[in-house]
Amino acid sequence: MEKTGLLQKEPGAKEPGPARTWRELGLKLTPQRLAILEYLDGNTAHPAAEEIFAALSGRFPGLSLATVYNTLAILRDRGRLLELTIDPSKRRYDPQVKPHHHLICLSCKRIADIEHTFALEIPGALRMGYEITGNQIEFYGLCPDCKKRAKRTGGGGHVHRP
Amino acid sequence: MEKTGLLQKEPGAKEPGPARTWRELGLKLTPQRLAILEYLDGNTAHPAAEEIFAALSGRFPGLSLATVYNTLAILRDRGRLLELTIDPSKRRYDPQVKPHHHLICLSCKRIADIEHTFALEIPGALRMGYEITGNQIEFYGLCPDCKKRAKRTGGGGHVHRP
DNA sequence: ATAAATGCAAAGCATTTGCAGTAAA
DNA sequence: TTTACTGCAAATGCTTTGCATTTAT
Repeated sequence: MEKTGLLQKEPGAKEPGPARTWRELGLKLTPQRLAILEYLDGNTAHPAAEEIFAALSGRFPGLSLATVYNTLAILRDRGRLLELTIDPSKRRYDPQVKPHHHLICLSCKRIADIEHTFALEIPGALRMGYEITGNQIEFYGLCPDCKKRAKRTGGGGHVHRP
Repeated sequence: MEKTGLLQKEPGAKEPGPARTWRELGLKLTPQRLAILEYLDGNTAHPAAEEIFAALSGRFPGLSLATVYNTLAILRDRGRLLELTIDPSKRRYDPQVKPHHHLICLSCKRIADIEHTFALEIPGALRMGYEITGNQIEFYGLCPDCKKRAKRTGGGGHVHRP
């Protein structure tokens, strides 16, 4: 089932499906790439390259991490995948490319999507002559699980994030 | 001159100034650390470790990058410095720890601060039981300089960011 | 047949760590 | 004097690159 459009045709492609689209770009749709596309499509876990690799290397013995990175870079460059920089130590990928926001649990680092549009207008005096084209909000908080755990253990670690 | 409080006492410290504060924590205020504090205080350029190192290594021949990282980690852990993950390839630091937002030029990557509070309420249906404690907004756009340049060269590169 | 993609290994960076010497306190 | 900090170099971890071989088209 189709969830984020990753397996559908690209905006400019003449025919539907990923195979034709890739072919028209002079790119080849290999089994590895198709597996990555399928793994990512509709995935809301915001996986990093390593996790994608781990999830697929069972089915593809000898799959290379370089191939995963290669495919992710192509998808990202074509705007079919968002590269999240939320995690300072590794890049995470999000197949949901429609503008949306993130809700990050300060304790377990889980990232949830918020599909909602907020009307944000920067006061002119603060806009400094910039032309604003978009925004991306990170909400911080505690997920239900960690809220429960915090109550049980009474308190917890300090985190310096909004 | 004092700008972001980095040279002032910590919330819990009994005496003013950075020296006493560090001493009370069992930490030593070395010339290197003081130089880093002074460089960062009021700095709105969101520098990375390497840039701080480059700026100070003239005055401190033999200054170590490890010392810069060490000091940044201490300040970050004590909540006196924000570690920005906006740039996927290196961490940037912001001495402004009061909640604020960022305005990023998609072309030159310059980061400006937006000191303004936006009232953001996530619709209950989308809140998924999370307890929200804060938010951080990244605005994307073009700075005045790049806007001018784009007009001159007619168009420019594509960037897949909001 | 022809390009492009693959896997592997090596290289590249940013960041961290280990440690003997140095300097705040 | 004591203990933390320093610089250096080595190590780590994520990501990228080079290249000979394989594979989609």
